[in-house]
Amino acid sequence: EALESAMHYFWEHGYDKSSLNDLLKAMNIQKSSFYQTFKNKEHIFRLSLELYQTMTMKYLQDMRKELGEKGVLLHLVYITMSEFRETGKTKGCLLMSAGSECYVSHPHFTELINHEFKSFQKIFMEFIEIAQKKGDIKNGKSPLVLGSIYQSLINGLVQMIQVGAKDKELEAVVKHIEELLE
Amino acid sequence: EALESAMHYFWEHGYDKSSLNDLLKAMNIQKSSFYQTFKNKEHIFRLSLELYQTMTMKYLQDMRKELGEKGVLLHLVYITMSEFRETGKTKGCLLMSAGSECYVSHPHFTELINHEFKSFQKIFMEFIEIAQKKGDIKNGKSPLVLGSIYQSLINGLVQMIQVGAKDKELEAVVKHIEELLE
DNA sequence: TTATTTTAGTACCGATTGGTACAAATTATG
DNA sequence: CATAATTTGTACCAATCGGTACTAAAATAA
Repeated sequence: EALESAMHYFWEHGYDKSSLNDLLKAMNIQKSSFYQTFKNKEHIFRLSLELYQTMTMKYLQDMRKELGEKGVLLHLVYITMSEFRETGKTKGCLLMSAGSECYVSHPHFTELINHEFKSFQKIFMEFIEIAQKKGDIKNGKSPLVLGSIYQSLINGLVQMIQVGAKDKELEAVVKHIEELLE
Repeated sequence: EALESAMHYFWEHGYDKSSLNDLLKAMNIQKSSFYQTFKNKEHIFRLSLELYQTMTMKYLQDMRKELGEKGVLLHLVYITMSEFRETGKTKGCLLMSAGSECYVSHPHFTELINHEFKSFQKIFMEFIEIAQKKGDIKNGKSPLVLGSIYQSLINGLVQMIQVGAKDKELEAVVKHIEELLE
């Protein structure tokens, strides 16, 4: 699917920096087909955001079966770190970077972004609540509180990578997340 | 100073989204003067990043006299929250947003950004170390560890605001930072 | 094998990008 | 006052932006 390629391109380059021609190359289609199928750039970005959400949600549920709820939360941190160690970079979360990019210059996207953010927040809270009941997470703070702190930390971690933090500093954050979910 | 206006414009809109004409309006000068005085857009962005650092460093030292080391760290969180509550937005840290924006598409900025990031990290660590010795911070983790967690949390907080998190969720993060520095 | 729908591939559009050139008007300096 | 330095205000430049129009080719359906 061409949409999937577009999503990955947006994920790496953001909205404004993905020029139409670059997108077309990545999607491997022609301009005419693009405008006929996807209407315009704004629309395919919306579709990409939606695809990102459904894809990630499915990914989280799949991982959940393998690793359990708490395992998934830690897994997201670990894949960020291994991505960093292998490539020196992280794409982070498409939703978060889209949010940062759009909330000043493209306010018409904020509604969709807010909505999807809530979905992520919700699933994190659910995972935390279940993990607490299972006893995997002993920390007694409410799922909303724990989830907010968790999101803050993992997104902060990504941003630290992007400004050039070193392994030592990142590892401190990772350890803190592990302790938070103990 | 026109440079100061430029810095504030970059701070709000980022590098790529600050078109030259918008910049000129904000700086209230003409194109000819601009290119004569500031060479080009890339150069004035570098100057803006440097000005941001020296300005912020001075601000941190000034606040330190009023609030103490720990007080400054908390103050940064509080002004973010009050900016959010008053305007619904946060500009966050110019350095961090510049880092996120540039580390894929403008790699020639990363060196400067990395360098300035280290300065911020260093001053946070110093503040933490002193506050620990004073007894204002009881948490015995090393300044590097505490500083990294702190930065992760506060930058994550900014990003949460930008994707539409609510006061309740943000307050959870704030409280966590307060406890971290207890 | 027709007929129909997709797709490929150009060529073009107006608007905007960062950047240059240069004359006219101001300001500062001697 | 006169000269030098700076700023202003346009007019441009090539390149790129997102988007449209339209024909030729290729795949699909009947």
